[in-house]
Amino acid sequence: MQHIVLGPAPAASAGPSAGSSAPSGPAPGSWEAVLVDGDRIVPGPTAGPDQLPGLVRALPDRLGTDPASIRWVFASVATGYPPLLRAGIELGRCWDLGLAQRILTGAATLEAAGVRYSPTVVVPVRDPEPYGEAPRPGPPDQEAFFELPAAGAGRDGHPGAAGLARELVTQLAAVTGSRHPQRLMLLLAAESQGALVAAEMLQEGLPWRRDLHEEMLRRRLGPRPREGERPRLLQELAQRLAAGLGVPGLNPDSPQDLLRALTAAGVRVSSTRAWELREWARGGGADSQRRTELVEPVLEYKHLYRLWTANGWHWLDEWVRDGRFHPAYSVGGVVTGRWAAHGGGAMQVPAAVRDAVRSDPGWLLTVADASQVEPRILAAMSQDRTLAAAGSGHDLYLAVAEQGRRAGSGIGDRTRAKIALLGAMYGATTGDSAVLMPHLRRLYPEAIELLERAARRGEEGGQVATWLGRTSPAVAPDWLARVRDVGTAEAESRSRSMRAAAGRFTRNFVVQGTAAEWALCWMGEIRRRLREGDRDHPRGLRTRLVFFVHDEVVLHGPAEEAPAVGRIVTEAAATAGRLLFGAAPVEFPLTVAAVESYAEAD
DNA sequence: AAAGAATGCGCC
DNA sequence: AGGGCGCATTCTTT
Repeated sequence: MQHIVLGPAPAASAGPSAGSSAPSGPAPGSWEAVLVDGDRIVPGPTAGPDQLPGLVRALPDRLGTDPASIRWVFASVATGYPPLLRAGIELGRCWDLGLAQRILTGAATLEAAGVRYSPTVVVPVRDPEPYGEAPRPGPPDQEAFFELPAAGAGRDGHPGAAGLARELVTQLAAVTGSRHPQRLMLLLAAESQGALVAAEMLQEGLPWRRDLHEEMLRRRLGPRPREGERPRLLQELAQRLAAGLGVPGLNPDSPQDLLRALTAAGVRVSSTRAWELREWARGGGADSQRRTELVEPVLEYKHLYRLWTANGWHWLDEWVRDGRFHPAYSVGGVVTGRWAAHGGGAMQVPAAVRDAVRSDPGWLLTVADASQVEPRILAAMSQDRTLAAAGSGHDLYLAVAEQGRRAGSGIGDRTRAKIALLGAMYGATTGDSAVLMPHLRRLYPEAIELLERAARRGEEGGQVATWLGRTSPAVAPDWLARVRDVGTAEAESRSRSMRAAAGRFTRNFVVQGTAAEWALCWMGEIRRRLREGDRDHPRGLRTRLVFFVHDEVVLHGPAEEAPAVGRIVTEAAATAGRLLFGAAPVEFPLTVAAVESYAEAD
């Protein structure tokens, strides 16, 4: 494996009199490629601020290296890769020093991880620039990171590519010396590949038909209103609502006003939340009919209001460019390792607008959804054979219900099985799922023990780690002191609730975080296989990943590739399972659909 | 007037 | 009734 670090070239001259002497060496904002082979760090060629694509194109030949054996190293892939993509260059493998540093720094705080790491250079994680933003030329990271004083600054006070290369060596050594080097290596590699995927998705975009979206808005809300006015159908609904509740001029957008009006009309709720209104209507016994009629328009209003404000005309204006929605993903942006997305609410695209997502003519969307990832992850992590057996088929919850019936427990049907398992993973303490916990514990002792051990750690103020080694954050410095303060009844109850919340968090962290790792590996494998191709596509496929939501991917490509894509995503899911858990008997089945409209999937 | 908190809903 | 988010709007504080 050949590592090539792409970073800022050291400035030609430094010091307070910079510019007064004749320049020698690369211009400010230039790139340098530094080669890392084991511990050897070899300075390489440089290129001007806008010349990175040329440099990357020329390097493999110049070094006599097979491009496939190169791992390209960036301070931040999110900011370094887009210029290459715009120039039509796709990289095979990479390493993101900032993302790796964040994980290693966290891991080093957890004794059990055995990670000895102190960074030589501070490399902050950078979020991607929103799509279409005019990029600044040159290495975007030049001023963003700085060498730690102990390591001795470079000539211009910044470490440059050579400093980044030393940091890479430090990171790799930290992995090698850790307790689970293979897992940690897999995590950092997968996180970095994730950054490649995210940058490519940002560039590519999800195909979005503005005309269909607008048609749907018109159908449900009426024509686009003037600025500051409600759409017609929403306005009519608001008036009907006001009349029904007997409060002329009621503004249903104001939770306070709405709650007052509801209360006056005899709706006994403590907030205007939709689930509470539904519950109130359902709890009416013989009166449920009347209650439903009272509450229904409110729920309808809320739904349409949400559609209007979150995914209406403004959203289209803001986020859909040239027939594409370009979500800017933040890799590992959630503490658990899940991706976040900034702009346009990419992770919350509601079902109501998905019909606007259409493949280009002659192309298809492949939508692949992994079924019940988290309980399967739990089965694999805990090596709970019974739960793994439940996961051998497509519908884990149904199998759990069958196992529950055979054992004579209270988990007799699919709905209750699902509630019970989700409740166990989230740490529910009341309601249906809490009642079912003892049954679950009897059925799956290893799985439940893993969750409760994680919860106990959190309750003590400790940290936990995912399967591959991402660590939960340490508690706030004053956390323990506050938890120990039980002087008054109020303080004691606060203490108890803080401990419980910390426990719920760590309990969920191990499962949600490991599921995120599985998803990273899944996408990395999909990408690798798309590039590698198959018998029918020996030079790779044109299909690309265009969208991702935690356990679901969308790909877009020529219709004739769709069968191959279906095989690729399915095989990649199995491979991801093996990468994480070896031969553990846990399967990761998918629902795969090749469709013209995103709404046709599921 | 601006900033921040709270409310509520969308997704997994 | 319980984990993780982003975002728009309303409400409160500065």
